[in-house]
Amino acid sequence: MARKTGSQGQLTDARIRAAALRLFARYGYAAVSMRRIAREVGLQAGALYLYTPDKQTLLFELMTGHMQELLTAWTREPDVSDPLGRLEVFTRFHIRFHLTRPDAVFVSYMELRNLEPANFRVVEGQRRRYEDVLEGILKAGQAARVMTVPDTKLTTLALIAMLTGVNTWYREGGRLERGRVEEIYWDMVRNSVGAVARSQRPAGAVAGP
Amino acid sequence: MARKTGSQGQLTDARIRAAALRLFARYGYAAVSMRRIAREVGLQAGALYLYTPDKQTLLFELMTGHMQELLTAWTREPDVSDPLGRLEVFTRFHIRFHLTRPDAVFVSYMELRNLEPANFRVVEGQRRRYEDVLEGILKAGQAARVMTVPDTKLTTLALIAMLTGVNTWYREGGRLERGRVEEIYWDMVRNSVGAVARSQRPAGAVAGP
DNA sequence: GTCTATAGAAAGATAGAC
DNA sequence: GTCTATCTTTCTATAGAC
Repeated sequence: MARKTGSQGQLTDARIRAAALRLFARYGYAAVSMRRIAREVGLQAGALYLYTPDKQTLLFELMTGHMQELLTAWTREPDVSDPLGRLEVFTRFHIRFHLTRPDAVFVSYMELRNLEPANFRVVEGQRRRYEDVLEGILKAGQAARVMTVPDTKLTTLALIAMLTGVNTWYREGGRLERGRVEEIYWDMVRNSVGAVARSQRPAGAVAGP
Repeated sequence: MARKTGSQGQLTDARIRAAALRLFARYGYAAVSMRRIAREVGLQAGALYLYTPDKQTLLFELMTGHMQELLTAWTREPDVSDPLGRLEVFTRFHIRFHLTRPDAVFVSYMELRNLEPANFRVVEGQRRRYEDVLEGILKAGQAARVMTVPDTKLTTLALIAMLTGVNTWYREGGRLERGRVEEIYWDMVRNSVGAVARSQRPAGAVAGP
């Protein structure tokens, strides 16, 4: 919530939020002082309070902003009708989105416990809405008999945990390029829901002569 | 590291560690003060320093102790030779172990960034050893042609992320009992590595007449 | 819009009485 | 083995100069 409208102010606001996000991700909300954020931006601690009423609000707005971006970005993805295609779009979208903002992802998950109750409920609601997207896809796939999902809620949470885990190890310029990572994860997701690719014979199946 | 050998002291030591673990899990290491831990146990803050040289060491010992328990517990699991059977043992073991100590799991993952560099390296090494267990199974399965794993390292991390995610939602006495949870996760793991159960026809496969 | 200065609270850790 | 008391540092947040 930028409070100042001067061109300087808007820039400073953005720099404060960027610094806070980076520091919260690296050291944790509770371990980062307002002084440290200010120093990072080249300000005195007092000046921060022109841009946020307090530290808690700063955290809350970073988290809710990230979650809102996630939900909005998903609405802009291509609208594929068949469930398996939609699951692939979701899988690739999730990986792509999360890999491009690791700090926001990290903070939005790790700092949930540092939100005051009212703020927590808001972010929890956004998270739930996102989970519902995937669960909807799984339910549709199950109904259309192109997926085998014994428990859609459990599978939803398991898949999101698996996909988000990419952030713990992927580094730009590492061993695997992003497209290849998407590919491998998509293979695993597809297999997980019991939809085997045409090109891939299950290794455990009895092979014909 | 209990410093006192009196019967009172050993009990107090255990109670301090239990309280610290619980509070660190709930509120985060940086957000929990030594005074709060002491109050939880019914002591004054100063008395804690009879049991730990400082707050950082307390955290480190909780984490490294948990990781050591994990590694030791694995060595006591039945030694199955075929890779698919071993993967099932690992999957069920991982879920069972993690569900019975959610606080230690949470702290050992979330507080990595609050470890001093030297301590971090120790815990990171333990974590790596555990990952190597699973990767070894996947490599063996790949070699024996009973699994299809395009990248064993990536799959290792993806599966561990998926399985550990059970702690974010599972609650004792909830909708699903633990055995059923193990079952569903094992289905997903088996499918993920391209080993389809005999009883389960892949939904995407072309069905015969 | 940013600064200096500071109020007021709380932190980690230690000293010494009991 | 635990307590009280305290040192020293650091924190969030505010007041008021410029």
